[in-house]
Amino acid sequence: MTKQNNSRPTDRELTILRILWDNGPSTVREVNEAMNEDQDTGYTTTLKLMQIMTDKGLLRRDDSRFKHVYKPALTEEKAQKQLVGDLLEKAFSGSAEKLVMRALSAKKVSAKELSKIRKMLDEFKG
Amino acid sequence: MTKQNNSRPTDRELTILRILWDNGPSTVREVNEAMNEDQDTGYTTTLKLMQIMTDKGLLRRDDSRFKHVYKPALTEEKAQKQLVGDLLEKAFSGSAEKLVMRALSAKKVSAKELSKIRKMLDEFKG
DNA sequence: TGATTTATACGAAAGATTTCGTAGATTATG
DNA sequence: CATAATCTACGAAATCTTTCGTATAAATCA
Repeated sequence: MTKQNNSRPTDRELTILRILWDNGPSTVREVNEAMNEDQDTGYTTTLKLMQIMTDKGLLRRDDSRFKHVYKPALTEEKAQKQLVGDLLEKAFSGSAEKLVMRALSAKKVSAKELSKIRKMLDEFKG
Repeated sequence: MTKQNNSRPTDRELTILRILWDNGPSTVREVNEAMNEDQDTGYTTTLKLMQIMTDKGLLRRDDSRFKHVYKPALTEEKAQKQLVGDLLEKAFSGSAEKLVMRALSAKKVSAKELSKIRKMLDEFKG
């Protein structure tokens, strides 16, 4: 059964989504190998996670072949928007301004990136 | 014993930190009442959470009186920076630009706020 | 084909988070 | 002072997340 789940993806789930967004539809083995570049993870651990994510509705699975192929059920954009929105409420009391400020100080941002952000702001008039 | 903890505050922990940042040092009862405005929570649940947070080093406790008074062990700024940095890595592969973009689209941002953000960007030259 | 390798399914342990009940101490009240 | 109200301490249940071992099915290879 496919359960509905409104809560934020967990860290491990996000790792898997990240891999699938970056690499496109993948098998468990492919995802597992990508996972292992960061953190050793047993094959069946990855498998189980992906099965649970499918059950939660976070992934879609093509099981028409022996090696099932998984892909994200939501776009990167939608997930990011949800995650940022969530953080905005829970940690910033809704102040986007403060969040942007912290984002810029959390990481060294290049001048090039800064100007891109400025350009983006200009397009945000509407 | 006071354990060291490097991981992100959980959602409930963040709720409590938020209350303490907003209201200043508070007793368990005060925090619990503030929590109940959002979500019903038993008094001892809040107490336990705050005891655990103290143990983790997230809160400081003044127990010189019968009613202990708690306050955050970290500043709002530091916690926000950590949370945003974490999200930046895990969900945005380090792209602050994208994060800012999503933040702006996750929430309706007023023109006034947009100009504040612009001003902030200008001060970020150095 | 028979052995080996590679899949999936699934139960369950291990860990972490969240919740709550109960016991016992301290304070407030009649 | 005695009773009631309020507080902290603490164990443990409930739930969620993460990990892994084992069983079994399908594919590959010698």
